[in-house]
Amino acid sequence: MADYIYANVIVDISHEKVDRPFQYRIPDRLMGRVDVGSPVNIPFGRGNNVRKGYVIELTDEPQWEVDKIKEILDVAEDTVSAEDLSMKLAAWMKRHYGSTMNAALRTVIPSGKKQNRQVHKYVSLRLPEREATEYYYECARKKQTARERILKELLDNPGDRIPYELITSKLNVTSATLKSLSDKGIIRIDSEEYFRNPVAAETTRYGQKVLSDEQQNIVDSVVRDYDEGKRETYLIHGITGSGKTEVYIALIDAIVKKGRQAIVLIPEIALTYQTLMRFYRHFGDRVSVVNSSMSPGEKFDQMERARTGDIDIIIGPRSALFTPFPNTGIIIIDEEHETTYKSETMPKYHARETAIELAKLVPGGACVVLGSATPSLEAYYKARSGEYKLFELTKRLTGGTLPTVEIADLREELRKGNRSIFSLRLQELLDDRIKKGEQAMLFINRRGLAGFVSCRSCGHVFKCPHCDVSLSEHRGGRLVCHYCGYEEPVKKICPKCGSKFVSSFRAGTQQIEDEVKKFWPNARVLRMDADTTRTKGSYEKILSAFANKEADVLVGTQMIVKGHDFPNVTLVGVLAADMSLYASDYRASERTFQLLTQAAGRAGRGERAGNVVIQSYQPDHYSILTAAKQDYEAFYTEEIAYRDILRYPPISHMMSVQIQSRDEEEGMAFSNRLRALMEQQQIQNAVFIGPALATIGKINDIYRFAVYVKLDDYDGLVFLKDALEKYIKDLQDAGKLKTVSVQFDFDPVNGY
DNA sequence: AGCACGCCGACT
DNA sequence: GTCGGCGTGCTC
Repeated sequence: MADYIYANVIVDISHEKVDRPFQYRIPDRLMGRVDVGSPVNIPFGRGNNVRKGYVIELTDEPQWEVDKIKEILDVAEDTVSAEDLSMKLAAWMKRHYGSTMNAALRTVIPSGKKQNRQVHKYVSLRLPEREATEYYYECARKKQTARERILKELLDNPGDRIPYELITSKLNVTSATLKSLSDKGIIRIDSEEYFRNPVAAETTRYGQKVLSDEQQNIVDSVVRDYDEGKRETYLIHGITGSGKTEVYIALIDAIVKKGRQAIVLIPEIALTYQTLMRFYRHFGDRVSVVNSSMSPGEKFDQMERARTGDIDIIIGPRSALFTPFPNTGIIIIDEEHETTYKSETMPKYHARETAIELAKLVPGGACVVLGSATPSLEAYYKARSGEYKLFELTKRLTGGTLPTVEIADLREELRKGNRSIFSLRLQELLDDRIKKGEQAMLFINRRGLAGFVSCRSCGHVFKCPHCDVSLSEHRGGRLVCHYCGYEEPVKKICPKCGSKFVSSFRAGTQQIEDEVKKFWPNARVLRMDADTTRTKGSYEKILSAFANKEADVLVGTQMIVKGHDFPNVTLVGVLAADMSLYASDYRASERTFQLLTQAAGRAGRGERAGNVVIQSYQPDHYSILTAAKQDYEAFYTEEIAYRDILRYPPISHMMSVQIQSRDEEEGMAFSNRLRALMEQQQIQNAVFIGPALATIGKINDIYRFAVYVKLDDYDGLVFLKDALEKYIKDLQDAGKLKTVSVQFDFDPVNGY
């Protein structure tokens, strides 16, 4: 740390008026001991009262009349408050991922106005069980599916009260239905206050499920480590249906009983009603959920409940990591491999690494538990090397037989003269299932280049004039850009060569839906993709409709394969497995393997055995072969060897410097300057790539460039980042950098 | 937020 | 003449 003269300090974050930096001088005796994120004691106000503040920036430039700048009294090292923790974490994120302290603070400190605390409502059964059961059958007979769903849920959990929002969101029931049921005296809707009285609170705690030997072993080991004062990171590699959630619950139970709190991270999309209900049933109103559809005020409310000790467990997406618990004891990251754990905005942090850092910072330390059926290369590599402790769950507890997986070679199909998007084998199986009244899922891997429109004569591809991505064809004869929403009508004639052979690449979900209807006119098809799930709640609606057997075939993109159980599905078709292999980044194989494994795992969850057909143009690719065999180990061995040869993470580290500019030439010139500056730093073994136009070279008329640096030593990359940041900051201070902006992405997981 | 400053009415 | 009410504005 360089010896700066001044420190910008925020005094108190709770009040708007003082929620801005104040500048203080760093006295000689504290030189080098004051860092970004440090808590410091400062004289403040007319009376020079001693207050605690946090350093958010170090500088040599006075931004105030020099003789009015006071001195920092000392560094408040001994204090440990929740706020200290957030500041330290923010400072770590700033340093580790490259962002401004402001941006880091904004991610770490839950913001939002405290709103008039809305009462939490709960739904419970009013009628005796026998009468309710009768009514349930009546609803089922009358095809009143919404009522049927509620009644089933209430009957399945006798004596339980279910949070109102859980019913409306995850069970997809409107408030009108609930109102009507309540008016009829069938259910009771209570507000939180009612249940605040201690009598009712008794009803929630439920007995613990008996764990299998494998599960119990994990719980015992982790709790033993904890009791011995060891705080470790664990990876649970468990196939789908092996009961990871029960392990999480048992672990949380043990840690919470020791007076500490638990954070559970889930990829939003996999947060099913069933999973949530398991947590509610076990922990009652000591658990709370945050999700992206909540308003900032609602989220803030949950953060307050955590701060005040109202709850012990929070479940939510990566931002739930910043829940201000007084003393977090365990952090669980489910589906650890999911890319949503990596932030796409500054600071581009990864929840896994940040969780581990947080666990270190928490007073007394916390343990971190990662879980996945297809662990990320990062996590498995560290588990293998002993940095994490590895546990395997190998047995399916939910019953169900593993599906039969077949690969259909699309090149071979073409040779046989089959020009349809379904291979002969898939056609045969689909036909069978539709006749038998069993359900099928058709999954199209849309990452990459599906849906674009081109001229088959000259090869011209229709692109967005603002974003440099290909336009996709939508029903209604329009070409749409998925980045900026630009639209234009479909052209019948190629603007380049005048040919009439303009057509879309027939592999979108809509085409599949049309194709299924052409083959089986009577089949009921549901489609799920970015278009059909645009409105709030439509995602849940489609899934529950399919679960209720309102359709025979579900067609969709990756979103249909994440963590949902459909016991009646006995066939899964992956239409173009290799689509994501064409994506131009080093994680393409990993992503393909994960998607295929998940997709295959959807078949045969019930009593009947299932079939999976994976269609591919590259049936020999190891991602596809190992996914078909559901052999993670084999995939890992191949993939890690590839990463090793090319020095990609997790073997090495990579930093992507992302440059954006309105002016193409200026952007390129600046990118070149940044590369030159990094090379001047003389870091041994650093490998530089680029600058080059990014994968998406232009979005909204802003040109995007990237320079990549590969280096074994992460700190070396941070050093380079710091050098660039300093250079950029100096230019900005001099007012010389107005049209170019730079971001950093360490060990990127999302393409740029 | 917290605190000083200040301008006004009530009080020994 | 002085004490204390709270309204206003500033804090590096």
